[in-house]
Amino acid sequence: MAGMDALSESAEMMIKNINQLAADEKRVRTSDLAAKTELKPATVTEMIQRLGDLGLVDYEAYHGVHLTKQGQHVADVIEHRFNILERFMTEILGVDGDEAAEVACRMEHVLTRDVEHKLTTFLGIDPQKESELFCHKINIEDDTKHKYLPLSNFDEGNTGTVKLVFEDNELSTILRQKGIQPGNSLMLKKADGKIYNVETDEGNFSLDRETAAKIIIQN
Amino acid sequence: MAGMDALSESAEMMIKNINQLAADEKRVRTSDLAAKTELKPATVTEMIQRLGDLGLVDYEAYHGVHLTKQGQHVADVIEHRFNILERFMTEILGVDGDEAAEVACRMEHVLTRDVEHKLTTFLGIDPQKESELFCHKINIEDDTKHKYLPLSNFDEGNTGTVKLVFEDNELSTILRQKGIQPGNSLMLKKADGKIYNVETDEGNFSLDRETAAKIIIQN
DNA sequence: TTTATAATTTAGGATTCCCTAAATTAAAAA
DNA sequence: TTTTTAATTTAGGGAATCCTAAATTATAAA
Repeated sequence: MAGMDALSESAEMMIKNINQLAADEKRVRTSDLAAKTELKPATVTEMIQRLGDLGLVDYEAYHGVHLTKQGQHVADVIEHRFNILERFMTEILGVDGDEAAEVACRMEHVLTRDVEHKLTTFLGIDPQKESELFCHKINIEDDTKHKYLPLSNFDEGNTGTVKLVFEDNELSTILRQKGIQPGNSLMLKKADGKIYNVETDEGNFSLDRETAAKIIIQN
Repeated sequence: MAGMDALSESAEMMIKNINQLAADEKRVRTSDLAAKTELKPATVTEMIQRLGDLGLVDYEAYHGVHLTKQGQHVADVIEHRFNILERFMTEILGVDGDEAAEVACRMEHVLTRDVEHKLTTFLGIDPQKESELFCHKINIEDDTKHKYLPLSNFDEGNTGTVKLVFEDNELSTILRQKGIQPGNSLMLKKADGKIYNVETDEGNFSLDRETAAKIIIQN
């Protein structure tokens, strides 16, 4: 079957950049792509000709390109993967914004659908809704084996066991003193998406979303 | 500086495979590498000659290769990154073992030291100890940009964001009404060790020491 | 409308990474 | 020790991805 081969990172980056420059219905010009990708115009021409042969862009010499339906789909998938990876790295791991973007931009080409899907769930986003957007047939292989969640994605009233507490600074010491440490149980009493009321062996207290996201609970 | 360029994925994979085949002190043979990498022997020869030029392997024609100290370091870093990624995907995301291994094998070449480090911490492993194992000079880029303190230890005049409020009495309702709740900013105007004068979005008020100790501020 | 300028493409070159086929070398068998 | 066999390397080719320099085409100015 044609087009079944995986696209190269370079090709995927070109498609992504075409998509990002495609405001309105205007065709994207070679020079704009050259500026954005930091490649020479001649290199861009060569690449978009190849993408044209693959049916991913509609290319007319001297008059720029635009994505075909197929190319648009590739762009959507890549951009979604980028967003998920970037959010995971900044929100969960606490990686600096620029570095997270750079790493996400390399990883996006290597992610599989299943890992993307599970990462999306982990971030507290419903992958079902997400996937509709991208005509992205995800086999609903039940993710009930998915036992670990950040506290911020936990349901009210649930009890679970703390598995990990991320953050190697003083916050973790405080959390530990208050009974939030690996191995201990806690119950999420109430949560409104901003404030999380928790009960542990040491008592009751509240956390903000950012902090709750760093506490991983086994359901 | 020589060797400053990033290695290609292919080159890194070859180094990784040499390392994995290097039992004892024996040199690794071309045919074994060809079998493991699923490349043709001629391709392996070409690659290890290039790696030899880069000083990453010690190559003697017809007599196999072994890693130099520099090559061994590359192998250690890659293998560590693989393990961390694989563990994250299987243990945290619940990705199937085979798929996790495949994706990790592609991602390992793209991870940065900082992301690796933060992911390691996330898994509950002390990256300090880990890094010693791998002679992996990690700049302990101080994470002092985030400082958590109970309000009772805060310096006068400082402004910070409320991170946690321990709720062991009904005072928390009052505190909340006064703008002391996770996510909000406050400024400690004056403190003498007994009485803490605080300014929030809702106005000014005072707390006793016991109460102040239950409010954790991010500096 | 013609010309000058700017954008784009073609031509040709280098490197990496892969291949097959032919030559060479090492190791095992006779 | 010589010969056979197996492993390895060299030679040469193809695709992808980059480049520079030289055409070519489109567009804006005169």
